[in-house]
This record gives sequence, C-alpha cells and structure tokens, in this order.
Amino acid sequence: MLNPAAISSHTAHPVHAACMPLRMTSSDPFELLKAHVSVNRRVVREGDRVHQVGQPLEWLHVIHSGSFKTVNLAPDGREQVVGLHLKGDWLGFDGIARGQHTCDAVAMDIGEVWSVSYAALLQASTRVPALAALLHAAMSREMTRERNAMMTLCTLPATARVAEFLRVWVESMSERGLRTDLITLRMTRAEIGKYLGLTLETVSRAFSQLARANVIDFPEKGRRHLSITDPDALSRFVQRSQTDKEDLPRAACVANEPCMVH
Amino acid sequence: MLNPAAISSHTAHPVHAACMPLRMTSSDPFELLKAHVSVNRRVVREGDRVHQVGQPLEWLHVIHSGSFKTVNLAPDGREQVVGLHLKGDWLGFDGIARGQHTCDAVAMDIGEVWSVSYAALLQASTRVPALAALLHAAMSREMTRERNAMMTLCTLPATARVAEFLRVWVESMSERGLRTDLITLRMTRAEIGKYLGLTLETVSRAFSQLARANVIDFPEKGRRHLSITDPDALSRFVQRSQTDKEDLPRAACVANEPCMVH
DNA sequence: CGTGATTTTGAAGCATTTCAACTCTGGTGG
DNA sequence: CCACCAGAGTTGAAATGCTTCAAAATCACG
Repeated sequence: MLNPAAISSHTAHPVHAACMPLRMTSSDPFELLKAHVSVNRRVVREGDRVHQVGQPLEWLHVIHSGSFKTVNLAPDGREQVVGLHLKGDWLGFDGIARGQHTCDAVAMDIGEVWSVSYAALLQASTRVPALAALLHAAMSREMTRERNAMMTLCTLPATARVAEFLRVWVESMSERGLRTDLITLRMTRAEIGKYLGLTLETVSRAFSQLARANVIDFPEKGRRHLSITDPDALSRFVQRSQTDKEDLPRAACVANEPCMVH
Repeated sequence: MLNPAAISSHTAHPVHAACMPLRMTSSDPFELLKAHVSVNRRVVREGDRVHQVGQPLEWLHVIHSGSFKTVNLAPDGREQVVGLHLKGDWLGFDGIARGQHTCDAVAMDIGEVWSVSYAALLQASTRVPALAALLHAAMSREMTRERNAMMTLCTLPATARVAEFLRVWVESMSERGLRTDLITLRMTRAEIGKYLGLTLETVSRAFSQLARANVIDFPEKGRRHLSITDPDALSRFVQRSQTDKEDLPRAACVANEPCMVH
C-alpha cells in the first residue's frame, strides 16, 4: 500500500527540486538535527512515557531506536492504540496545534529518543530549510500512514486486518534495514486488538488461521516470535479477502472529468 | 486571546510563547497567506478534484469556503473516505513526504480554495515564522483529527459512530461560527458509510434510531436536512453506548510512575 | 409525470464478540 | 525441586450486531 520497494521513503526527501535550493550536506535526519539544534538523548525502558495527554508541548522527539506506541484516551474511558512508531519516526506532533499533547507515547521496549525543543527547532528551521523540509516530510508521512490505517480498519475483515498489520510491520522493518524473516511481537494479543479494533480472541484466531494457511509460522513454542514464510503471501491474503467478495466484473470506473488545478 | 468564543481554535495559535518571537500582525491564516505568498484563488463545483492520487505535489490548498472530502484508493480497489474538511483546513499535506499525492481531494459542493506553491510557501516560511507555525498547527490538527476518527471507528458501535460523526460535524460548524441547529448533509448514506466503515443500510437505520430517540429530527420530508434537537444528547448517546457495556466499577487506573522527560 | 437514484425497512445470513474452559509459560515461594 | 499462581494465548459454543439480499417508498431531474 505504501510503496512498492522503497528504502528511500524514510530519509528526508527533496520534495520538489525547486524546494531545496541548498546543498544537501546530509540526508540523514539524525546528522541534520545534531548539526543544527541542541539534542537531548535519552534512553527509555518498556512502559516509559515519552509524553502524556495534557502535558504542555515543549519537546519533539525522534526515535533513534526501539519501538513505541501512541495511545488515545477518550474522556469516557475508551482507549485505543492509534499508532506504532520506529526509528526515524517523530513523536509529539499531536501537541503542536493546541500547545499540549493529546495522546500518550509509550515505549514498547528499550530504546533511545532524541528530544529537541520545539521552539528551538522552529527557529532553526528558518535558518536551515532542510530542517523544515524534514519536519514536513515526517508529518506528512505520519498522516499518510494514519489514513492507510483507517482504510485497513474500515475495509478489511478481521484476518486480513491482522495480515495487513504484519505486512506493514515487515515493510517498516525492511525500510530500516532490519531483519524481516523472524520478527518479535512486542505487543500482546489484546494490544494488537486495541490497535486493529478487534478482540484479543479474534486476533488469536487470525494468527492461527494465518499459520494454518502457511502464511506465517511460529518457530518457537512461545507465540511472541513469528516468521514470515512468504512475505508476498501476506499481500495476497489481503487482496484475496477483497476479490472474494466481489466476484463481479465491477463496472469500469468512469472518470467524471477530473478537473485539475491549472 | 483576541476572540472570546470558539473561533480562535481555528486560527494560528501561538503554540508556545517562546515559539513566537514576532509580532502577530494577524492571527487570520488567510490574511497571513495573502501578505506573504502568491495565492491563486479558485472556485470549485461539486465533484471537482483539488488534487489526485499520483499527481506530483506542487500546490497546497487552503479551503476558503465549501466542504471537501479526501478519498483513499487501495491498489486492490478498496476505497474509503478518510477525511472531511471545511474552511481553514488545508488540502495536500499527504503529498509532501513522497512528492506526490496519495489521495484524492474532492469538493462536495460549491467552494473556493486558495492554492499556494509549496516551494514558495517553504521559502516564505523561513522569512515569516508565523507561516511555519501556521503550517505546523494545521498539520498537527489534521493528525489529531485523524486519530480521533480512528478511535471512533474502532471503539464505537454503528449508531454511536453515526452520532459521533454528527457531533464532530456540528462541532466543526460551531467552531467556524456557522449555524448548528439545522445542518445539511452533503453526503449520501453510502458516502457516510464509506467514511464510518458501515453499509448504507446501517447508516440509514442509525439515523432512524437517532430520530426515534429524539436526538435528531428531519424537519423537511427530504432526509438531507436534519436538525440537532439537543446537541448534548448526541454526546450522551455516544457515552451511553460505552457505559452500557461496562456496568462494572472499573478499577482505578494505577499510575505506573509516569516517567517524564526531564 | 416518468425514470433513476436515494432512502427506508424487513428478514436471513454471517462475522465478530462474548462467555467460558483450558493450555502454556515464567516466576515465586514453600 | 516442584507446587502453585498469574498472565498470555488458544479454542469452542452461544449470542449479538452488522451485512447482505430484497422490496417498497420517496426524492430529484429532465
């Protein structure tokens, strides 16, 4: 869904040739940050909160290592995991609009975040356009990802949702050069369920079903580790769940005069 | 605060006092834009596409009037309405990360958008920090909204989802100073369904149920107009759908040493 | 006024949730 | 060392809620 075979999508893209009237000294976001703003490195352990609902926005954080989840909490007690984040992703954007955070960001294992003052970053990005572009790209990526997640939630049945969840996770690992054959789930079935809008039992059944279909495999007895026997099988599984219900030669989408800008 | 009630939440907030070392000549995003970048105004009619999947990113657009939807289209044919947008919202952020748009933005009625070159905007925002802040705030708002939408989709049953949809819509209208007693739905039941992850029949049943419960009312025979008899009833309806299933005095949330940054 | 699109409503079918029982693992203490 | 327990996961059966299928009513447009 995101990109065909992309590793690049994770670095600071020159969005448009004209947008970057500067020499790209480095396309590595960490180098770029270190070079132009004061960075506070901080090691976190599982369960540590990088930021919390209601806390005034002061810092933005870039994940240097580890995996994190963002959790939304409604006034009426509803709670949902609304995002998963890995190296290179930013945490804290949610707080910019209102000046305070609207969700929690929680470490799912040991990791390191680089924290920068938002005020300082804003200033620095006026001097260093590449910084501004980096920020924009990160926010844009986040929005696109959330939209895709919404689509997954709305259009896919349970098992396909879990398959898609795994596919995207593998894709994320791959983009970062991490191993994708054997992956370790750092979330319980209940947490995955809270992310996918399913109950823990349904998630469990979905895993079992995928394993029976030889799409995934549990190498060890413990069910936290799993191997993706055939990555393409995941995609095919998702697609099949769609084509199965159609089965009708869908009328060609009539282009109703796509009226473009200019 | 310039304006006492509500309208302010839509203007460029000083995110943090320290972030804005400049005189705020204007808190109106339209004034701000007009003052510092070249703006192309454009009137759109229902069905017009402001941008489309695959199109290279060149422009960002600010909605000056009208209502718009963003539509995601998966390679396998799945389609979903992933966002609704009104005056003051931006369109096109999705294209920044990869340099091309990843979704369609479609006008739902007559409206006007202000289009600005992204490259020019990026340059201008280095000279005018308020522009950068405006951009960030708009993106941040969008992310928060999408996350809330995700939560609605994942945690609420069908009727509550429709109620929440109406509540948020009314809230949006209210923030912009528009009338909230009588609202006109510019989407068919099918479209609302595609936004909420429901079938059109379920949406229709939900409306009927809300009308029977006197939460909403159809003043005219046509079902496109509806009045919110009691706005609070909407919220209560959503909350009740939650408390109904709990009914158990949920154990107090133990604060597990919220480890903060600094 | 028709014609087609939209909406409503009913009834049957199906996917997911709910409830419940059981297994497995890892950790703790007798 | 093993009994025991709590947390996590699996699996089955019943219940529920949404979807699907179908038909009729209503609205919109020429």
